[in-house]
Amino acid sequence: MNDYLNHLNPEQKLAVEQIDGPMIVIAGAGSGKTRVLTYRIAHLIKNGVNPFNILSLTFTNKASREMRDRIQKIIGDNDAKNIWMGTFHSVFSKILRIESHYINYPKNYTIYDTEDSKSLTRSIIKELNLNKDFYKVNIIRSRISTMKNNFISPDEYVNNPEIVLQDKIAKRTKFIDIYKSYINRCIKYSAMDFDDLLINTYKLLNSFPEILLKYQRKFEYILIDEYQDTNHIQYLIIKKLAALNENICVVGDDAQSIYAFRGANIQNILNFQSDYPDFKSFKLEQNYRSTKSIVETANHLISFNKKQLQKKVWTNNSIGSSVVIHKCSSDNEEAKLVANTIFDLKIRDDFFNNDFCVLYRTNAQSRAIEEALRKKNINYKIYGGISFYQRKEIKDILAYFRVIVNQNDDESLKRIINYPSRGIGLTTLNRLSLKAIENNRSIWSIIKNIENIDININKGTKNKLIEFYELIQKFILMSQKCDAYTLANDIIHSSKIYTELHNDKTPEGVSRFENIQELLNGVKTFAEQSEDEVSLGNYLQEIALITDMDNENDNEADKITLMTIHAAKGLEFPNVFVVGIEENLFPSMLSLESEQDLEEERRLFYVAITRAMKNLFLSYSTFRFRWGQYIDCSESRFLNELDDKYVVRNEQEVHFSKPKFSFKKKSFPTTNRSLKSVKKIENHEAENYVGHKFSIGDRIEHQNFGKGSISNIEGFGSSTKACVNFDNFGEKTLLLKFAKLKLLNN
DNA sequence: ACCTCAAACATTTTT
DNA sequence: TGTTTGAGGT
Repeated sequence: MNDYLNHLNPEQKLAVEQIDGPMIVIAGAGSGKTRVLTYRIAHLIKNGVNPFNILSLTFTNKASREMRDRIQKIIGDNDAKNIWMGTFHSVFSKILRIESHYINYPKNYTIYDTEDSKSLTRSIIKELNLNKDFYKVNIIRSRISTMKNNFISPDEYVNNPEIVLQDKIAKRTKFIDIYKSYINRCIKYSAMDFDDLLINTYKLLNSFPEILLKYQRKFEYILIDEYQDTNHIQYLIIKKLAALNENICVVGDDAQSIYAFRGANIQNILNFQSDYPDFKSFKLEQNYRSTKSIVETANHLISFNKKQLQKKVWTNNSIGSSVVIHKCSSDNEEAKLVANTIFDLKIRDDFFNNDFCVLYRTNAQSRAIEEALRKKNINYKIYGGISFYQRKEIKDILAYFRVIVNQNDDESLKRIINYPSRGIGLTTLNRLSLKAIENNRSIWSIIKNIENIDININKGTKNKLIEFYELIQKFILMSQKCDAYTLANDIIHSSKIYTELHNDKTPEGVSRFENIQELLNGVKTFAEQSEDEVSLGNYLQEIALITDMDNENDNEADKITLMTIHAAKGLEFPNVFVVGIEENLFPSMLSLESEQDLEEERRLFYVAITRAMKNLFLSYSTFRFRWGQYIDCSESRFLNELDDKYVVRNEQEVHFSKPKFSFKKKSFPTTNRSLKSVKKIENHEAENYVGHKFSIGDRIEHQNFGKGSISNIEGFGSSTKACVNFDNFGEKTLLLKFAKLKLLNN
């Protein structure tokens, strides 16, 4: 009756059969980690645990869905749908919907993504009339996020001299005002950003013991995947939830921790051991995924990291082909090489496009690869960058949805009040905003009473506002009677968005129109799939936390996958290309300052390598187009950390192309443009960098690090670096071409 | 109020 | 390089 356990090896079986108590599974890459989680949940259910009492947290919603399907197959009935499964954010947002009144939020609160949160920050900076040079939106936003994640409230901020000083040095003394305003605005708009979803869940469980007990009783069994990538707040929440039953199972691999920049903390693994002294520990060390060459290459690389848990990943698989390192002359050549290799391998070994994946460090690198693949007529899909729901035209429609569901959301209202344009301009909007702030009310409520409010807006504009009010009001009334699809359809038509986009026959316009159609289809599918009455609000909740990875539309099509290494976590492909393995790109220039960051980059490379099952191709180029300039690059230090025994190098800067395909090359003329630009840049460099004005001992000033003195200068041309001893930030090595150092006299 | 064009800006990774 | 913001004209 337990014959499903025969699908597991002895290591895996041990972990699956452990039912009660705290346990940690350290699982090497490709060792069947997901398999263990899936079978363990099935095993729990088979042993009488009610699916309602299981909480399973994964890294993507897609992973959840796949796991649920597999559990369903193993246990053979429909119970699996009752398991609480999803990402931290989606599960917590569900809890917050249910308990929203405890934390003074309405049930239909809006979720702000990073873009929304940025634009809120931007408008606050503008309102406070602050200098954009010192108050950069991205920096301020990420600082707000850091504060929140460390539980530093505005009050605590003021009482923390060290943090206050940091902002003083960076000339951001008004940061506290932005921070306060940001928090107040979110509350006023009934909106939560990604951080709030975690923080408010923690506050909820921390302040209301009866709620905590409710969920402790509900979640008798808790399982967490990718535990190495949980952050501190997530850890605290889980600790609370698990405190009653202590049936907690975490699975992870410290060697694959790649989200420290987002607050992920390997310390969580160590904490686990002290929080639950009687924990059981399991190790999965046999790799089933990759050839011996790939496994050993990865092992050799990761041994250069000092900080790691003891683990020896091994495999019974055959040695396979050697890992190939290619040197290329430019990013475009590199891309062509990838496309040609794919073309060749497909013919020689009968691979499908689905069997290939191209990985890179930054999203911007995808362009060259895309171009080369298009020229070869190879289909590809690309993950990351702007996802479907981030597109402008989609966000515009979603802003309508949001306002209809939650009229407090001023940010969304601002977005649609003049889209499509209805003669309500910036001046009017500014006056409305001001009035709203004065009276501490939402813009919507000002518009609602526009006729009775003393405001400097002329009669004609007032009428336009009334028209707008009536339009939205109509939608609000409809939303109480209609399903989401009917309503969405009506919104797009009666707001005139449909006509406007339909009349736009430019290629971009057509694509926008198609995207709107796709959105409508999405709403329809959602409405049909769901069992209970589907409101627009439900739909918004659902999509707020969806990412590119979660879309399964493309699953049928045979396409090559392009994505960042971060996005490739948990995936595997027969053939993997990792491109752009160069100093300052991978490892990233920003990670060179500390050993910790560098080790994270190395783990990232480890993740990239271990995605491959059969063939692994690594490449770098000596010239690359970056920031609108050609930059010369050198081979990444990581390539020297690979084991020569399993690696072959192709040092010649030749194009990968067999004689039988050489006629194809005519379709890739080397662009003259690129050569011209190179010459131009060289002259440019000669002016700017060879004869730079700095010498050892000079006092300088840096935008972020303040004042300091130069202790050393090395390199030449565009790679000239200066070692600077900063008065407040210690020693740093900076590239002169990027760091805009100001020479201080005397 | 709206449109158009040029200048400025930005490049790490993401739920 | 590609996108976004702001100034200036209509």
